[in-house]
Amino acid sequence: MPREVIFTKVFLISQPISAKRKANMKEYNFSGIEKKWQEYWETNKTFKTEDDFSNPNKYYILDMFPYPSGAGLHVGHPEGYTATDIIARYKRMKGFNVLHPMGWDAFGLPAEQYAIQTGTHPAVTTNKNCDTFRRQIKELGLSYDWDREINTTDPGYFRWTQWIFIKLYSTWYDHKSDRGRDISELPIPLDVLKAGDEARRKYIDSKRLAYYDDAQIWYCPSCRIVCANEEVLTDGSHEKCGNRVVRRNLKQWMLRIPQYAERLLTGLDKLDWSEGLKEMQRNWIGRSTGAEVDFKVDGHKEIITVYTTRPDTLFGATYMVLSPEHPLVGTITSPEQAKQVEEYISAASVKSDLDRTDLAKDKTGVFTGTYAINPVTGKRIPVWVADYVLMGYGTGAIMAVPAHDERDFEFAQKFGIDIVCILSPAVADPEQKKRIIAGRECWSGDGIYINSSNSELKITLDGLNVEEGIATITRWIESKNIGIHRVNYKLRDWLFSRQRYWGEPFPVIHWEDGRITLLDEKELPLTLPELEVFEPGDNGESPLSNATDWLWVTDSEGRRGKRETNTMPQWAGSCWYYLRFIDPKNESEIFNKVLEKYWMPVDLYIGGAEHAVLHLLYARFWHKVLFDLGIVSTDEPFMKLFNQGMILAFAYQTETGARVSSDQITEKDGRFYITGTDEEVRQIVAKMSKSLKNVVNPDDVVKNYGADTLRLFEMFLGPLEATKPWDEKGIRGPHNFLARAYRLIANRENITEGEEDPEILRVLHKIIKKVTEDIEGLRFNTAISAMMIFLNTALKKEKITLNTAGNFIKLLSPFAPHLGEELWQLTGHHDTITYEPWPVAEEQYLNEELFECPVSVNGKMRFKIDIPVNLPKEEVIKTVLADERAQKWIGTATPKVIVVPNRIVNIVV
RNA sequence: GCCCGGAUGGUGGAAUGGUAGACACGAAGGACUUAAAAUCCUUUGGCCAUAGCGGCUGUGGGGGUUCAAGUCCCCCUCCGGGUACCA
Repeated sequence: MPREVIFTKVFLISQPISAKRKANMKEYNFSGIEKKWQEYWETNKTFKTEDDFSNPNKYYILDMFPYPSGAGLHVGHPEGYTATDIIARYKRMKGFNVLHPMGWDAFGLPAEQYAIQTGTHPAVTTNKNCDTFRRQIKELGLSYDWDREINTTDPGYFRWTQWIFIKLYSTWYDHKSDRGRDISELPIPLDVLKAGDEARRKYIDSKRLAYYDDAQIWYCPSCRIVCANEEVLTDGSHEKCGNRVVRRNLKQWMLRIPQYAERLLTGLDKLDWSEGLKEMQRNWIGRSTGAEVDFKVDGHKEIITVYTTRPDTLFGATYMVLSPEHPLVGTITSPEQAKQVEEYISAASVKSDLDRTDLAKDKTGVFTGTYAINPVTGKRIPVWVADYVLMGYGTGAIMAVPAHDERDFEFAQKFGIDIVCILSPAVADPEQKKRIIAGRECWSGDGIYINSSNSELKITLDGLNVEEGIATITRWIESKNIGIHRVNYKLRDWLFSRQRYWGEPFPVIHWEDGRITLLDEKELPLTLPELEVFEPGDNGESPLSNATDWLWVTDSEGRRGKRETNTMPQWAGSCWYYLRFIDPKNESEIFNKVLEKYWMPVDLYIGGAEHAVLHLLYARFWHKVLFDLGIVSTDEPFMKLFNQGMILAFAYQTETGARVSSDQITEKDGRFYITGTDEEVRQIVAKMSKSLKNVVNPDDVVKNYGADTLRLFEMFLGPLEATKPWDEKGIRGPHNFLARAYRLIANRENITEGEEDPEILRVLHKIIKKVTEDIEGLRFNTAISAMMIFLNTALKKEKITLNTAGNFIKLLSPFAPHLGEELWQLTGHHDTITYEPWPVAEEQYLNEELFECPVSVNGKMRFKIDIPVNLPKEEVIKTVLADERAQKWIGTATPKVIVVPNRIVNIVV
């Protein structure tokens, strides 16, 4: 069919023209266009991903799936989603087989709290919210394959979450081969075997990656739920609700993530993540090297083992500290001091409930009345109990070296304990040096040891520096059998249960004889029972304890058992969802192995920085376990990860601090007032939140400007990684750009046949190159500005060829897909633009003959001169110096001329 | 305190050590219009000069390296994120 005919046809079915518009001028009717193409995509399943192994170029691009809150999407969501969508569409046009799925992280507290208040089942709320989210996301024109949608609350999904839990339970970490292995392969030491079945079971349980045990945990009385350490903020409040948490001892499920600490740490090296993000994970894992050293206790047979990163300062250890929870405290405390110590311990346990940070500033402690022996000096040193030493790290006991540790220094000063300097500091200031050596100032840096030898024990560090000192003393300690080189991690066991209804039930039965069994894989999923009341029990018991029919089980021998009433934390479902997208409907296995091998790893993962540590660390941990068990084929799940910046919004506060929503604000001369009053309010930029009344809903933006504009605007706002304020003032820019693009291309009199204008060709190929590179580098803001430059040029010329238009439409379509499709159709195509080949920049159009060369004198740009590209340096110098404008600055001097080819010329006078 | 980012016009931002302010918003002026909206054109870092050409200054502050610094180095201030007695 000749092109002319198609053209006419297409133009006939176009939108009606507003009477007010110029007679035949077609204008940008975004809402009609967007509705039309969303329907087209849905009907034609345009973005359905085939598991097409014949295409070896696969691209798995993933968003952090959202928790579908009742508030719906806010404008922060589309930022990351648009970014991934642009890449997904771009990669499709580049011929990649693209996997780009979406789903719902739908277990969580808000739906359950709503259930407590209203009696509405959380599943009902959740489904409703998912529907809203799905509608909103579809209205943004995001190219997800909706056939792969998953929901963590779906039994068809969480049966596999439970399945992974069973795997964790039946895995131990073999440090010899540095991998997780099936528990059946765990070697049992002879003495354990001899001690009988009970001991054997205990031993095995002590090695499982998932275990059930008494744990000192944080409990939030307001939510009636336990919290993982990382869910408690530094001011002692619960991250979710802001209320204060308290310490409790409760039996809980824990995961031994520290077993994987080393691999989680070294695995970071090969990932294409930002250094900052990797650093955060490294800090969280918190690896340190040092030594464990044994101290004899005077008059007792017990030994106190301490962990120190500075064994080299052993000569300066003048006291010791046990944490209040240390098991030896009771044993070694002298009768005279017993009462005081007891009081201190009980005070310390309450103190942690009050305020950890404020009170932490002032060090407290109490003497046990007992002395330990410093193994190198032989001196008796007092043993104290103080809460600045934590039971959860190292051995819960330290040797204190006040001269060379700030905390110990502070403590020793307060309680009048000896401060012995054993290191002549590497400082220039002689006064400071004097103070340090006299023990009046603390020094934790490098230096040369003094007072650090004991000839009887054949040990001396004197004259060495810190690095040598640590190596020497560690060797000595090991040779004397009083200590050992040791690596420690801050990373703790992961508290993995919550006293909640709306989470994955544990496939666990607690039998009346105290034993624990897990369900068989075949019995999964273990679904939640129907409940009338969702209130948790008073003692922090899960609402599931009320579901008596569900709760009690009896085995074939008549033994009674009770199901686990805790549920898994929200992290569980999000720890592995990226794997289920690969094969979301598989009922017989977690996913097909061949498919997993094809699609994994995730090539690009984009999400908010708030998940920099927890989600990403937890998911990597599970993934490594699954890898060790041969379930997945890669050691790391996410090859490249990118954190989008947060979108902030203006918020308004009255003098008294009350929040006023932005629709009640009037701006006058740069000041802000509550509309209709004189009351001035303060404008602040803050994270969008309900309490600040500054949440912007994308629905309004879509209605007023269209989804394509919203997409473009969010990408044009600034670099993806930057934190940026949402200010709708700027939205006209991208909107006008799209309207102008439409006006140029949709009005056929602007589209010509034949030769293209050379300037347009030059700009076109320049931006093909620029847009391509910028998409690859996630620099969408500059890609958009390049397209704007092209359009400005084209509009000046008023005409472009069909071929040029086609190339431009292709470049535009990942950013503004609805308009892309519409223009593609209007220029005579029948099929979706989704799989059209991406344009290629042709070198011949990129090279220009003349270069407008800036000439600077003494580093200051003075004038520009046209110089042929690649002109030899001598010629350039000659040309430039011949220019009278150069002469003006040079005068009679003989200038030095620096030529940077095709860049700049600098004349130095 | 420590670790990691960041600071560029009225605003969002751009700039492989090589023309600072691309692109856009906003503002001002003009065209079209009975008028407004929309659209189009012009100007737009500051200061000085101006018929026109032009000059000085300028990327949080202070030093330095370089022919040349927003960019590299040192010191400081402020803002954001992470972390918090981890021995």
